[in-house]
Amino acid sequence: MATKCEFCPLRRKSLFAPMSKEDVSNMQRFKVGELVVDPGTPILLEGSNSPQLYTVLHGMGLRSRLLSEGQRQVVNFVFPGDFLGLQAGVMGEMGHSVEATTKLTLCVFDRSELWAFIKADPERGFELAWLAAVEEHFLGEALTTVGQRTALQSIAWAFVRIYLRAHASGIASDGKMRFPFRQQDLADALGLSLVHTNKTIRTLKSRQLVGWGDDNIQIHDLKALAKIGLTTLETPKTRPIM
Amino acid sequence: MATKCEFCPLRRKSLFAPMSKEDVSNMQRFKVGELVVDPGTPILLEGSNSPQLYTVLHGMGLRSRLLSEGQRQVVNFVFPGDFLGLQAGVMGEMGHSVEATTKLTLCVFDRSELWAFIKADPERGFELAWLAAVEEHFLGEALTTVGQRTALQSIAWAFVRIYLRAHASGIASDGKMRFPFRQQDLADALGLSLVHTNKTIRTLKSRQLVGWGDDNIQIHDLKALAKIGLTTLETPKTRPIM
DNA sequence: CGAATGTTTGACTGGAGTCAATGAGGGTGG
DNA sequence: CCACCCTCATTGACTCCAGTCAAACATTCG
Repeated sequence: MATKCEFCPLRRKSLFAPMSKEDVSNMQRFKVGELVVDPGTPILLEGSNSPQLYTVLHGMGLRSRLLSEGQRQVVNFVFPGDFLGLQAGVMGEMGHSVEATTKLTLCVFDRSELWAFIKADPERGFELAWLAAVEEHFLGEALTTVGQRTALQSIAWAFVRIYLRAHASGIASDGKMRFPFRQQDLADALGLSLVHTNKTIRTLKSRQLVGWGDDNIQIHDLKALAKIGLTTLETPKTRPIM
Repeated sequence: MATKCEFCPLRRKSLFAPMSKEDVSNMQRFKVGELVVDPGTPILLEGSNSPQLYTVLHGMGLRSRLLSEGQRQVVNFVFPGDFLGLQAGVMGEMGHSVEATTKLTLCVFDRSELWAFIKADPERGFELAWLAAVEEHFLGEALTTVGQRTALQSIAWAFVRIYLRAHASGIASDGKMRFPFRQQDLADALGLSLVHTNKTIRTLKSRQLVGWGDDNIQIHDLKALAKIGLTTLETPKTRPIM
């Protein structure tokens, strides 16, 4: 039973820009169905050109790139509200792969309809650019982290960013959130080795700043983490949702 | 004497997507003037919301972010054809600063006209998203470099990417191009120290793969560099130009 | 000529990687 | 019900790539 855009539970969250009634009905026409995939399923492949685009309704995943020697770079964590396939939609080719980490529920759109969709409502073209810019903004910050922060700073930064993002999406409160990833995933996101990542997380745990286990994160002292991570507590900026 | 979009010398280069006559005249209406700035001039500031957007007609620059402890991450090198201020234009805030490295000639647009511009021609909204996606794509690759490649691989990767980009813009040939940056800039782009960057460049020079001095790069063996850098020789994908 | 900027070297240090082994659950097939 | 396996977290010992420090060069410029 597909969710109607009109009743989309995500759209109301503070993280997302409000949509007019017309936008919503336009969106609804563009939506061709809903897809549920199991954990571990690949959704989009680096270098490919998917015929479909997705918005994450529920669940979490990973965006990643592979290097010829087998190393993996996690480019971002996928949260509800994320739009998948934009690069393929506009450039014709994905720069990274996307896979499901939990069970994922996705709204499905046809890439071939994208152009008609935008023509019908030019504002959506603008918002597509907005979405891409949000991702670009994040990647610049991530690049700065991997390039300039120490391991301790990087991990503290990651906890802060992840928590604030989840909180703004309405899937975290009281410092508690679901985080169904492995230490290896965080290590690959920050360009650190698994062992060093583990020891660094341990340090933060022993200082009573965070807890992480059983797929859940518990932030005990967000402010202290932000200080260590050389970052701020500012809420993620509002973004459109497709 | 402002360049007419109709006669824009950049637009014809293979790197850029063709534009219809109508697109060009639309573009021309959007363009409010031309700006020439001296080397070292800041163009856009991280965190700010510029009232103007720019397309680089001529010259080179840097996109960078600063960390509270004084470290700098160079997010990308700015080449002719690059669009500056997109993040401010759609999200309302720049994620990085942009500064001129050489004398820069910029086409100037009013941010306040951006919306009217897109409404008049929805395809340009799509292309704005395309531009942002190109940048997102690059940043994912850069993140992978900084996170996963060794110093030698990173620097080889950078030379390959930079040369191919310049070549596709028509500002490089026979392995030779202008590159008016300091080793510190490359070090900050790759998350390496100046000293280590210097020694690593030295290694590549001694292997006769590349030359760099007097603001010029000479690629002697692109293929070998690509192999070391774990990357391919594929030409940058076509992108729109604003 | 002295000051400034950028490149190059050498010596030393240290943060993070690698290797390897042990724990700690969670399944599952006999 | 339990032995065995598999995945992931945790530790300790050791190594090494890259960072830091410091000084020498090379150019340019006022």
